[in-house]
Amino acid sequence: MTKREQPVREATVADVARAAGVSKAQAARALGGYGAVSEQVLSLVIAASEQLGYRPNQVARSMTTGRSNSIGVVVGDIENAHFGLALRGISDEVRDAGYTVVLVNTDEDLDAEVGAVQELLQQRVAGLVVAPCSSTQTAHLGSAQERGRAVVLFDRGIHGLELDTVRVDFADAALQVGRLLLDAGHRRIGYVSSLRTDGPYEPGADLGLSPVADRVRGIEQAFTEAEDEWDPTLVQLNAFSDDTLAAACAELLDRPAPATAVVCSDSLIALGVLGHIKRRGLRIPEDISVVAYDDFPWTELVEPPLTVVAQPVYDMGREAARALLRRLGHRVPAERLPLRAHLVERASVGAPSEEN
Amino acid sequence: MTKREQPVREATVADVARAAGVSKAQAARALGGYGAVSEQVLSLVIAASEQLGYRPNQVARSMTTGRSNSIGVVVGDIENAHFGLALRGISDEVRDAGYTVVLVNTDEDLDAEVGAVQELLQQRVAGLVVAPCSSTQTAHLGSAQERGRAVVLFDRGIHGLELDTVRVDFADAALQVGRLLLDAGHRRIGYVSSLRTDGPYEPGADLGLSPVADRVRGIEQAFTEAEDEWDPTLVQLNAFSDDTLAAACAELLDRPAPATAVVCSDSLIALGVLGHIKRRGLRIPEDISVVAYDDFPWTELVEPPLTVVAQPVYDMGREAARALLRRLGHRVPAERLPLRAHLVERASVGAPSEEN
DNA sequence: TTGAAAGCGCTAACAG
DNA sequence: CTGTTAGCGCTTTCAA
Repeated sequence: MTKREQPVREATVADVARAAGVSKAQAARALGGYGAVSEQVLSLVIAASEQLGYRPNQVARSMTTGRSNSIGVVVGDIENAHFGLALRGISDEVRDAGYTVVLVNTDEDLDAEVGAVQELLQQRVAGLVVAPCSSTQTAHLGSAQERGRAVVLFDRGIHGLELDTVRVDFADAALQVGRLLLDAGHRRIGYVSSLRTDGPYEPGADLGLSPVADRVRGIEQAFTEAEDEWDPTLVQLNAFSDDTLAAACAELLDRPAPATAVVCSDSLIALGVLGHIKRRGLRIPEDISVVAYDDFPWTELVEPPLTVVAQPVYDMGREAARALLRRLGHRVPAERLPLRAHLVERASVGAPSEEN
Repeated sequence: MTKREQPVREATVADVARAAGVSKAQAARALGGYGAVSEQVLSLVIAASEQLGYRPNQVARSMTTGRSNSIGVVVGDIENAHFGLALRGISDEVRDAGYTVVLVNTDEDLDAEVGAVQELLQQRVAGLVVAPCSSTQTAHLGSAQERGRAVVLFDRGIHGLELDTVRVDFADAALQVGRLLLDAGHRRIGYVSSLRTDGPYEPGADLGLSPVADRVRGIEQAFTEAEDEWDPTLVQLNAFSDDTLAAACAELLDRPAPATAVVCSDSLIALGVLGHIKRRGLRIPEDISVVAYDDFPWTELVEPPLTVVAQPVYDMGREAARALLRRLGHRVPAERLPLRAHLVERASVGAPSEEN
């Protein structure tokens, strides 16, 4: 029985060097693949390392280099398939470059986001991909960049901050959504989003560089084209929980002249809205039309199949990762993945009901 | 202009100590909250650290302590809402204990899993939560444990390996599923799972300590109760991709006596199966009955609403995290979260069609 | 191409 | 309660 029951000390560079009969520095160079090493030393070291089962201690490596081989990903809600899929894209893309992903969920809470970035920085992640929950409170992101960590924004951009941003331009798609609905005869079009804002929506309000801004603007533009105006009270933001979403639905439907169509800003919202509609016994599209953003498999399986705006979420994740890798000095394909949104017409849009 | 343009050196313990006029050790103790420090020194140090904006370097800390403040989570497919939700549970639970989550996706590939565990170990994660993709090839998990890292298994257990395992017992629920279908008059019940095996299913095959094993056994048991036998060719495993899933569906439906009911082992499978059924123009439940595992919101919104087996995925994640935290010496509630699966009858099960 | 030696920032003995 | 002193395992000057 040995003196100490410590869990089998791992082999270190020093151990390998000793076993190979070379200096620690040479062993480290051979193992790490940097610096100049002779054939002979190389094979000696390789042999010794295999024999000892040497595995580099990443923490020690990070300690000296000042950065780890992981990147931080900060999102508002992993439960949302949108982020799940994006995460997959990011993860797939950085793996090849040897990075691992540290994930933090913020519940779309700014303080949590600030804390997460802080923590990740203390962990010395090489870079960050963040889907910021605010488009105004962004000091923490700027400072991360200043502290020498690459930062890439996902989905939502930020005015006046020079950060790579990966997002789809929804101007076109949103305009199409607006026209589709308007052409079908709708005038009372509801819009529901989880985007947090300080107050209710007002026409021309600055929604930041968010997809929501694009989408709202597109509908507004369609109204303008039709020489009509969109009632701003039909834009329901801050629907980030079951309760707030329920409130938004009530706001839209329990009014003298209820919305005849509703646009759901993401698939989670859509799920909630559909539930509400079902519980109220409303039929789609006879009683109410629905359009949702994000084309996930289930949207085609509900009855009726949903008309949606598809976006290449997985590729967006990959592109975000590539942007980050570029910043980190890795070689990645120069050409960007085409990130386009497009309307997929199915069967959830119809004419407003007679009685309206 | 300064000599070097290095990105603002971060304040260190030494800096704080100097500013506070105390020794490095004292400053470290005050900052780290360990050891004995006088009130006076404490406030001096706190003041200095705030003044300098000191942030502990987690890497250095990990370097000395031998473990980081992050845990590794290894899953087969984050895209699967099942893991997405579990991840959320894990993440929420460990956050309070000060841990961060390093996520690795393996695509249900054993080599990838082995590599992931290796990498995570090199990163000195404090512990691991893994949903193993094989119930036999598990040397890497055992060795991780031996190397002093806590390992908790998720969903799938492993025979003969003493590892904490968090999983739901499906015996009851599966039996109920079998009875439900048998009572409705079905005899040709298909079962589709992504579980990888070396060959086709054979009665009594060892599916390991996996939920799939429970679920198949439950149906078998129901058959036994009914003094009947389940055709093993109706159990389709290895449906882990679009192609393999399509093949499984074809196998079930393109036979002289096609399955009249199909049980989907998870929500991803269900999505695929539903798509196939729809494409074939089959009606549910008139032409074919469907039962799925995992009760995600969309299952209630399809037409007809799906009869499912619900399982507390989020809580399973939390429980896995708690098990890990216990191993790591943290205080967590002693009582376990109740992890029970239950059948939710909706409208996707009916009698087999006449012609069958 | 090689080796010696100096840290990276922190924690942890060990003395006082 | 406090300070001194070693490292942790790796990378990286700097000379040879």
